[in-house]
Amino acid sequence: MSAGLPPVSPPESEVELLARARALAGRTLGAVAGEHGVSAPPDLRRAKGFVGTLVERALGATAGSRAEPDFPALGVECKTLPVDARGVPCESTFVCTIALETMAGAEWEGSVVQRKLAKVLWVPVEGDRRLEVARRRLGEPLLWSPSSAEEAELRHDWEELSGLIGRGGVEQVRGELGRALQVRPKAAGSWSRRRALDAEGAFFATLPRGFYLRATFTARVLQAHYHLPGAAGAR
DNA sequence: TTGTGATCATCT
DNA sequence: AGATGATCACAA
Repeated sequence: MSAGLPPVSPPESEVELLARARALAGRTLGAVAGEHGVSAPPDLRRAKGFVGTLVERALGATAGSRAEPDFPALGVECKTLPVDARGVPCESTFVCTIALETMAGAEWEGSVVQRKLAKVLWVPVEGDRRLEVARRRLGEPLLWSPSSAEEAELRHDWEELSGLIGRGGVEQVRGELGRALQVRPKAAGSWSRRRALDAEGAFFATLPRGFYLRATFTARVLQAHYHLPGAAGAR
């Protein structure tokens, strides 16, 4: 998605942000894109970030890729979440890249993951790959902060995973680890390399990794806040 | 080149 | 079918 029409000014309050997000609910990506002078791609294979970037633009997020919340003044992170017809997330949610060299001694409080997930604006969007991107509709947004139980869960996983990485065990970390939070590659390709520390404290090059929220975790978040059809009955 | 926006493409 | 590991575009 390039250039486009004049940018939207940042929302001045949570109320305003939520109002803007609610105004998008039910609308198609094609319609929203048109209003901002961009066009929807036929599919997302070569435009994986299209939906997220479009929604941020529509909501007035400060453009660019920076290591701060999408709405710095509000401390809110915006995440689009592809869901199926039942409202169940189709994909995991990327949280942040992992600073492999500095995980040793890091603490949950103040960590990038803790700060990014402290307040999230979830924007569901139809994620059925068979649906033309321009026809996919946006859903009702949810301004969410982790419950104490959710935060405890996230913290538990984060401490296990970051501890392993901090002790030089990044190569031992697989996607299978973690109930809510997991570590997976985050790279342009399998040839990408980032500096990390091994168990002896020596540098070595390894695949860049990122923290992701499992789809099963975000499914529970949505279930707790929306009135969704029971997964058991439908088919 | 790196971080943010994520989804794709296989494998089990 | 669901999850893991791989991958794509863009801005700064």
